[in-house]
Amino acid sequence: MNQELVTAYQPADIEKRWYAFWESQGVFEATPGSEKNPFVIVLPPPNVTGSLHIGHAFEHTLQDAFIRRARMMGFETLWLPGTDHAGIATQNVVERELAKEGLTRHDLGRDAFVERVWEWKATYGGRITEQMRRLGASCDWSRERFTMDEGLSRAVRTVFVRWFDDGLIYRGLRIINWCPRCGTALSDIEVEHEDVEGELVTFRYELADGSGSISVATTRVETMLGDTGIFVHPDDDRYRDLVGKKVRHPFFPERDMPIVADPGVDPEFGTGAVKGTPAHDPLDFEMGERQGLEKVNILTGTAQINENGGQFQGLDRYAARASVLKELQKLDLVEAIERPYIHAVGHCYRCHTEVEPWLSEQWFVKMKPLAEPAAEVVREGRIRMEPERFKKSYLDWMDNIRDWCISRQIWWGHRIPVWYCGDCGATFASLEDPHECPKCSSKSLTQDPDVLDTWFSSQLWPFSTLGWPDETEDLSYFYPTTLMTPGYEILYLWVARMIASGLYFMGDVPFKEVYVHGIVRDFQGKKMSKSLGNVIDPLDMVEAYGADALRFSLASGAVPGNDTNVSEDRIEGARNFANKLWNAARYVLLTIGDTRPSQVGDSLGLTDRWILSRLDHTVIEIEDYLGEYNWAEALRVLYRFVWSEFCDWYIELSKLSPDEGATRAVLVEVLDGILRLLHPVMPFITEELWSKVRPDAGSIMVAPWPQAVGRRDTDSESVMERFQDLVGSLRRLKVDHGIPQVQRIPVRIAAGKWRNELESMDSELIALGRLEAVEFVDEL
RNA sequence: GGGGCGUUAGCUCAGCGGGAGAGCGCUUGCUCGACAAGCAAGAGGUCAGUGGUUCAAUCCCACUACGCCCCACCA
Repeated sequence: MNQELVTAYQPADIEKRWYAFWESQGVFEATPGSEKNPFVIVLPPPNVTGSLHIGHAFEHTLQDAFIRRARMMGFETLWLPGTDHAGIATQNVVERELAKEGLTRHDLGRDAFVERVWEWKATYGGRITEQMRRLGASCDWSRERFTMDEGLSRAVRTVFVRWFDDGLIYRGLRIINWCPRCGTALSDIEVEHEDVEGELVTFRYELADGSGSISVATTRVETMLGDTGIFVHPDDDRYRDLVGKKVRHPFFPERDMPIVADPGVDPEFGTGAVKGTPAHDPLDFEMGERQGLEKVNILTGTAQINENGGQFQGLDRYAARASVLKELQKLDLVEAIERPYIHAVGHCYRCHTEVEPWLSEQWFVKMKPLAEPAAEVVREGRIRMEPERFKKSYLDWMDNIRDWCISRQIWWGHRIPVWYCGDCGATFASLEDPHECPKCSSKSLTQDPDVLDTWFSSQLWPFSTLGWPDETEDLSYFYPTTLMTPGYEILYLWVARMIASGLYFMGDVPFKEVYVHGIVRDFQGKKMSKSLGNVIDPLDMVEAYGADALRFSLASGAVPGNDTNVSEDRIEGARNFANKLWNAARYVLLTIGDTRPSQVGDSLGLTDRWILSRLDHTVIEIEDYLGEYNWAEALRVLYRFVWSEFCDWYIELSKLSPDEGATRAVLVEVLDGILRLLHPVMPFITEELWSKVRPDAGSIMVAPWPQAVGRRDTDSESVMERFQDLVGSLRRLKVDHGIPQVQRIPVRIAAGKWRNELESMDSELIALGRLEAVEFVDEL
């Protein structure tokens, strides 16, 4: 640690050294039951497949900053890290790997495939947490968790069985969102709607009795293969006489296709008559149920026309779309084609394939009874949500919630703990793998083949990671956690469900405050993506500018609820700031001799009182901004204080009296305060400098967070303001009069170098109305 | 179809009832004893438009225009 101070700050070695030191000292580790108050953040677990991208870096910087500040404020601090098994995403990754070997998961079989995923996890799963260390994340790695850990899996099962037994989990035949590429159902919020150019085809069905026809419109004309009726609105006079009649299907003349009236139809849209496809459209399903329509499924799991599609069997959905249209045209049934027709189509959030509404048997969680209390705690403020506006969208969503489809037809994940008895037909959920049917004692049991939605386990994260369902010391001390800092894109997918399940199983909220942040965009405000080539890799930035610089620039963009843009320029600016601090500290250390912080006496000069007052002011302002989670403003204040006040003025003025005790004491006192205020965001450089400023004080990580200590001094502030104003005027005058420009004019004035000249400029000073202030120069 | 956000200096963004700001970029001048990753001096804005509230509006309200986002089973 006794490395020579060099001119430019060199972060690389320092960062590595201090992180290793912190880990070795165990300063990240929390102790339950301590007398301090707990301050807890559970890390939103990144996908185990992930590598650290700039969004993670941003979120982790914020969390680390909150954690580090809390630690300095004297809280028992826990930042609990971990990763998510990310069902579909991880399975996709490993399947892609298999594909390179010319294999599919079916070639391996279920057990071998799952084994293979575990191997993958063992090899690559630690990458992202390794990268977090480079950023300086002060996580308690001794408590690191994975959503498929033994303990967390037990939590998942416990929850499933409880909800199953409480009637909150049920199985049903429903229209769900099916991803034909992933071969699995998706929940509604895993579907991303996007406008696409399609076509709106209007065609007609001839009435069976030959008395006319009825026209319908659709964007997916191939689904007419599954049509089993026509819906019209009961009050629609146009069709009143047709209700009860039948139409003839052009490809399946034997099919029974009644025209029925249902209030679900919007008479304003299209022709006001809807082709009824109960197996491939949610609304049609619902109306079909009411009207007793037959359900004809025409698609395979890979979105090809199945045996119900007659002559079209074997075509994929898009080929079938064209082919059916062509055949209808041949039959002269097509009345209009609107093309392009822009409409929203759902896409898989994992692979971006168009999702198909598909009829299948799935497991669901009944959300209404869970959502109501979860809405209540936010509505009444037991969970504070910042910025406030997210509260509204959260509540709207919760008030209109629909059931959650939790079964996935993949292999990687928590297997659904439900068994079917081959003898008595019983269906039951079980905590332990059963040996026999609890009803008839039959041994002929089959487990449900599906696994649970990955979010089913992540919703339990705030308590499953602390040991639940066991009553651990961690759980009772650290739950509820303190702060959750999600991006707004994950509010429904994750935050809402954590609140619901936390209330249900823990009887308390999972966290007390939610600070919603935006997403990171590039310097032009565009979303970062590989295809745009605008991705900034945080590790490259750490390499080039240091972790502190990256952290500072990210945190400076953290305006609550707003998206934040990063650019290399900004990071470079932050690096320059680190360097500025480094050099200022270098000057201070060279100047102060043996003087150390906390030696400020009573006999202080104007400038001493001024900078101490400004420091106090800065502390107060920062505290105010952080109270509203506003790191951006807090850091702006600090940046200004360090650069424009401490460096530009106080250090320069200190050169008048570098040998005075008061000067030395104040220099190091202010530096000490700056280091502590900056530590949450720039942990490395501050620790390094701290070790020089206070070699005997231990790590800055546990140094006390600065408090305002009543040094506000408005007199000195107003005098200095006028003085700064005066010096500015003098400098301008010198430029205007062609007098050679000088820097640090206060120093020279005091040194007498410019005194005569300045005095000869009285007339100009009078003209400027600044003359009175010259006295302050003399004072110095 | 609902809901939300934004429009401030060339660029990216803070600010938000009485002074229009920062970083980067630009111009000019500086090897002075912490720092050229620096210092100093500058140029550059009818704070999107219109109307209203107010003694006072970039800031509050309404409408308009243009962007963006979220939610949504209009076939």
